[in-house]
Amino acid sequence: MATIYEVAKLAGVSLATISRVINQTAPVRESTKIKVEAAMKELGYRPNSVAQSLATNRSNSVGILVSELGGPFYSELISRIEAEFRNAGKHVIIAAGHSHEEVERERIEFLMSRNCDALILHVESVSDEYLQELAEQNKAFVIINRSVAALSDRCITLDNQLGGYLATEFLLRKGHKRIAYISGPMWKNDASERYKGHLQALKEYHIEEDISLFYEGDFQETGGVHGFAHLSAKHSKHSELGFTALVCGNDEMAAGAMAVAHDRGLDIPHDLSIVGFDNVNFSHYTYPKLTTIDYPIAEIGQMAARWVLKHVYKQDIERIQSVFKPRLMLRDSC
Amino acid sequence: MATIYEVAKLAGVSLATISRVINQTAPVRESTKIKVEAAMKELGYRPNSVAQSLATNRSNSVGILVSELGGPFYSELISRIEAEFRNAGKHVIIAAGHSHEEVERERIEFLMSRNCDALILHVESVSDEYLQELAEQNKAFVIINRSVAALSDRCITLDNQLGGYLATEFLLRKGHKRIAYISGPMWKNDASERYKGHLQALKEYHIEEDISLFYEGDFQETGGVHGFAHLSAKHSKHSELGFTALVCGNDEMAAGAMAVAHDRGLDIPHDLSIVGFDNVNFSHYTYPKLTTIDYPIAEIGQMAARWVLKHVYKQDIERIQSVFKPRLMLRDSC
DNA sequence: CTGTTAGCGCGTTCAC
DNA sequence: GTGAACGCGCTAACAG
Repeated sequence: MATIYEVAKLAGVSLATISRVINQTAPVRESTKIKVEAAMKELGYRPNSVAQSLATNRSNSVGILVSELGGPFYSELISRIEAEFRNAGKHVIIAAGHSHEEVERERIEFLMSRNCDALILHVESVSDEYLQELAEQNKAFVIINRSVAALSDRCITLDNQLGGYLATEFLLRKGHKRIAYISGPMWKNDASERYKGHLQALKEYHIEEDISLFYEGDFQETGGVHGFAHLSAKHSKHSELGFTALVCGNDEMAAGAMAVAHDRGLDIPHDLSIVGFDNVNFSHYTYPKLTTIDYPIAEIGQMAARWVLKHVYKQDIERIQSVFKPRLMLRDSC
Repeated sequence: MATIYEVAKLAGVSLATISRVINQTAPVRESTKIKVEAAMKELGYRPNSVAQSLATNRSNSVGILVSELGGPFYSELISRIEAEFRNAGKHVIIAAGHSHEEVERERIEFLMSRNCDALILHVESVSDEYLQELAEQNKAFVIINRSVAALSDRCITLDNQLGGYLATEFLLRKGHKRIAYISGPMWKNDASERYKGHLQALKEYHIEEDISLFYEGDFQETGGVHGFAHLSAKHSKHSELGFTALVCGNDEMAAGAMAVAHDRGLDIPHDLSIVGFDNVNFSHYTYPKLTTIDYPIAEIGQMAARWVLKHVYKQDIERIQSVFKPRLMLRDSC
């Protein structure tokens, strides 16, 4: 790779001038500019962004940390963030924290040591205190899908409790009395918030929480499979299910539960109504098509990107919406 | 962020010594080593990897370029590659080329300017010549899902033609005579290879190609929807379909086609058999569960990562498998 | 408008 | 074992 020196020599100017035509940081006479550009082209010169980054303490790249790189949910998030930055000329460095505290911290430090201008964080295991410390080191970052009270101005979240409420309230309104619930890992904030919404709806309809209708899954397909097996084993009397509806903490688990229900010969929605959460891309491939709570993940990602564009790159961005509202996607599984 | 100078001052040694304990590049007396480590901890010091990278011309990170960041296919690929590098202590920088030549080139240059030690490329639009030039600049990179003759030692591919053959041959063996085909964009190598396999099977069973049974889609769900609409409109006489089986270039299109077929009141597999391609994660959520060709994308990603580990980071890796064989995943849609 | 000169934070000879 | 000095490729004052 040619360096800026070689370009300077070939063009017969100093290296500062080269820098100027690259960055348009000062006026350059048209004729010398042309010479420089010719030289750059001849040598196939590209500025070394590592060196640029070291010199300017800017990298034009923002770090993104999510829990997993796979799965429909995160890939949609990442995809949208990348798109947003791409047409702002910024780049993206992606890492996965695997919902594991040490890994999350290590990843954050990696992204910081990589000189990212800002970070977009979807972290689940790291503590609120840690995030606050990070903020005090005045590192620019936004938090997605988690609200830290002291950092509320940089949190972009979904009202998960409302989502949980919406799902259950809808079923109650349809006349269901016994509603089972398969949640994600309760230590995860979104999982517990969603369940909280479920309880809120029950309470509003004067129905008591029945712990035997609750199963804590893992947000994966298998969680739905095991959850359904567990719940139905506990409740089936004379081959009848002990509940008429099932709310799942996310779509993967709903799909898993649905598959098992199919295998048991249950007719959905006749024998059992199922509601998911997230509205991931495959949720309308299921049969019957899954009724679910829409998680506007793409918009949230976009908003996070705009937060960065506004606060770090000083672009003119109107308003930053920090709390998004979920809504019910009515399909055929109810 | 503390720098190496501050650590040196606090520990009362020179900065060279700090560098030595970090990189274990030369013996350091135990006592001073302890002092240094204490100082590093006290300051919360982390080496600035940008500076390291500039000094060593190594970044310990490898660039990955895929067509899209979203969708089940690429996210699984990325996820596996990241996992493989993670436990080798390497990092990953991801970019999307959007199947667009200019973007792909720009992305490659970005990754190179980012000082990546190696590149893993899934590119569709850039020319073979361009890739060869890249190789001549002796940049380390592997190519996924595309075979460039001159670069065969660094291509890791699936035998797409075999996959296409397998799908159609299976249907022929089951007695189907009229088999429709919805392909991906034919300028994409994998799409045309798969179709080639389809033709090969037909030929083997002495059935002539019927262009009216072919539709060129876009590898997206809508391609399946439109494709099925198109094919059935052209062929339905008296509300009867002109074909008994349908092969799709990938699972997304198969799911789209299946949904339309459902809407038309067709019974799958009774009225129509469908075969997909890729075996993406949602393919067993469809109803009926989709029969498809398994694309071992995770293994391919892993192998690409190992190629890099072996050739660039000089790790002991046994054998690099360069061509993978697809196989039929028999499920319920046939 | 353009050239000179310092750094940016770190790795790496080469002496001691 | 340890320190001083130089260089990685580029930007940013400061002169001119």
